[in-house]
Amino acid sequence: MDTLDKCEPICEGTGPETADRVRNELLDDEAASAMAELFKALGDPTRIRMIHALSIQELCVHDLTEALGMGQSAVSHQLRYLRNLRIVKRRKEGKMVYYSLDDTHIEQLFVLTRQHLAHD
Amino acid sequence: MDTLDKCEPICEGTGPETADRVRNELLDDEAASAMAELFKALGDPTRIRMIHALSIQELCVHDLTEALGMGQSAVSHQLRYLRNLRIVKRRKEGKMVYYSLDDTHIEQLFVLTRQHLAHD
DNA sequence: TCAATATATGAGCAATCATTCATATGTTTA
DNA sequence: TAAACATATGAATGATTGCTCATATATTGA
Repeated sequence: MDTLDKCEPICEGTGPETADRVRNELLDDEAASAMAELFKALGDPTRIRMIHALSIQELCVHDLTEALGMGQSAVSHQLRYLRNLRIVKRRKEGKMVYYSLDDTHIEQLFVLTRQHLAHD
Repeated sequence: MDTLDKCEPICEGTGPETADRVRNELLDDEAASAMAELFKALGDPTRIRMIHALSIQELCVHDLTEALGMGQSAVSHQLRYLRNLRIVKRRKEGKMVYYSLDDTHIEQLFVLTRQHLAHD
């Protein structure tokens, strides 16, 4: 009865302080940012194709550029990005650097999402 | 033996035309873009918080702005964005518009990702 | 019909992004 | 050691993005 917001008494089908209640259950900013950071990394067609290629098999930078038909610099930049997020890892062997997916989490997300989009 | 690329004969630990073989198995551009489009929608902390709030319960625009502590215009813009991708749906009731998640797919992605990030 | 409320939307802007270009670093072979 | 190759990286740039501000639309009640 103290601070009477304009919308509040009307919006609440379920109770008088829905917004407050939901706010208490919300993700903290840190968790939200961590999730967004991961999803953002997957939110680019080039990176999706790179990740998918690496889910087929480990590849060196050169083969990635060939397989995806893109410039070597662009590939390296994106690989660094993905590596910083621990989505891919690398293995040096002489001149070459071989990249692969860092764990199976991403692949799970990948498969789940593909399924969802498939039978749409 | 015709076009002899520089790296090709060396890069291939597994065979002479790894890049070609992987390229054939790759996602087509359309599929990659569709996946990226969905992930991009989840690649923002604000939208993550909105989606999470709506996963708790259906909310009107006003309550969303209150719960998330952001401007009404920003909320509406993001809701339109999410609605265009069929991530949220709306239900009008008089003056108010109530938003909720459009299907359970997103929530599955959400839960899976939260678990992955949790035990890191 | 007028005022109040709830939501939507277009324009503008600062920030971020994905690429390219040029060049640097590191490795192998001659 | 020099040349060739594989990868990495900094700077620059055009494109996209998420927000704010102002305003439009829609609904309700006086």
